[in-house]
Amino acid sequence: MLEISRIRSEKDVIKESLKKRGWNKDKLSILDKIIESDDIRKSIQIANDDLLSQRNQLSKQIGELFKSGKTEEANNAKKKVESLKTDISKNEDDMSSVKKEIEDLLLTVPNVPNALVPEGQDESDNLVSKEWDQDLPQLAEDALPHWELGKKYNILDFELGVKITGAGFPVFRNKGARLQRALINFFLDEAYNQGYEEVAVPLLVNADSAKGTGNLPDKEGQMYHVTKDDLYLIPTAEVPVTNIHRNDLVKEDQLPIKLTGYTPCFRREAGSYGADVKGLNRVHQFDKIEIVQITHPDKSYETLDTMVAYVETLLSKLELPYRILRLCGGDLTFASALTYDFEVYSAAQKKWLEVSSVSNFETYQSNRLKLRFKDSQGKNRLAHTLNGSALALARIIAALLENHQTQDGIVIPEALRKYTGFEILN
RNA sequence: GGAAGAGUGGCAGAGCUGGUUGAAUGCACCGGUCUUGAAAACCGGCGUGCGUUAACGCGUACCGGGGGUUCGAAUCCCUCCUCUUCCGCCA
Repeated sequence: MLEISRIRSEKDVIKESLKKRGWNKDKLSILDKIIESDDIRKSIQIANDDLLSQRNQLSKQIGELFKSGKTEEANNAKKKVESLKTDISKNEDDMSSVKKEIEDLLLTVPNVPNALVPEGQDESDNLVSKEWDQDLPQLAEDALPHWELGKKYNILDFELGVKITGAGFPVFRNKGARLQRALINFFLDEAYNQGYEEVAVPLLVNADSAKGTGNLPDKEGQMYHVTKDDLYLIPTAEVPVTNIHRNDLVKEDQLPIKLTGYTPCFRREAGSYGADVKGLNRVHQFDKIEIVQITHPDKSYETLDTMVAYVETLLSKLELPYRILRLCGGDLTFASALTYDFEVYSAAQKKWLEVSSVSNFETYQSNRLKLRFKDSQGKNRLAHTLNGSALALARIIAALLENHQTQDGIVIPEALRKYTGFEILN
């Protein structure tokens, strides 16, 4: 969430930027309300700290009076404190309710879009920041979509997933399963070679972690919730990986922190049934390799560019046509200040599929996470957090199958062959 | 799952028969003296949030989390979490 100090000092700029998210005057007044409530909070604290100070002093005196045997004076002082206490407890009640109010308001305010974020309502207004400048693959007349290919080569079984679990839980088998494992290893090795520390993290997280990355309360309905133990299945590795450093105060020279992790991701995708759910296009469980960076505030945009460039290299090595979108204000996720989406062209469906999303959250997450660093002046400051998919598997597999299909089978891209152990999938 | 013990500052480790204890001491770290340089030695500094102040500073809260008792709690009580050991179960 946003820092109140920032709302105070940059209110007008923030308001102007939030208009890109479609915030009107009405909604923008939340910012004024936050400052008002925070003013109230401060005045209560000033009054209450004073009362507490009096209480502490009197208590100290009472101890001394008892020691020197002045019982009567001590008892008088006790009565005085007694009356202070009713005021104190009233203040504390007021304080916690106003704090709660501020917190609730802050949670409704999304991150401030970066200057590069285009205006716009929805995905149709996203800006293509890098177009695919070569010809798109032309497939033969009888080319098949990936779900047909999956059947043909016995590598992908949706019905079986339905039997075992339900819709949206596909089963990969034979060379399909090996292709999946190959991709995981390929992506992890690539990230490792870029200096990311590999982590293997829990797939269930507690509510504190989900709050830290902003998945609670905003996206509660999108996560599977294990109510018996009050844990959530992760929708992305971002949640456990970023939370590694929740409540951390790191030294400046430890930055940037670069982490990568492979996990399955679980998403309920509530309310998204429609044309796009066919095959692997939208599933409840898929594998993803995530890259996360924690950086100095001055470096985060530079870092964002390197992460975007890195994801490009992966797609090039997989020989997939892709384009990069800069998300508009209306399509930008809640916590992000700037996001680039990657889409690969799935030739048989003649459709662009989102396979990666790379974002800079600036201090929006770190403020909730209390993830700080000590700067060279010895001051504690919030770090910036970034993350990106590198990459999301199910759709990558869809694109690989469709784009690389030939009469003889699916040709595995050169870079992947040492991982699959086969050059052609048939 | 059952029983017992424990959770204190970056780490180690006192305090825990309630009252100058935000917290001894050691290590680590930073600054200084000394030294040709380094080490050692010595001197000084060394937690976080909030509030207040132009600033020095001051106030307040925090000794696993939450709640309670008390004039006053790291110290007593309740509850939850975690760790260790023993038993049970098990990949």
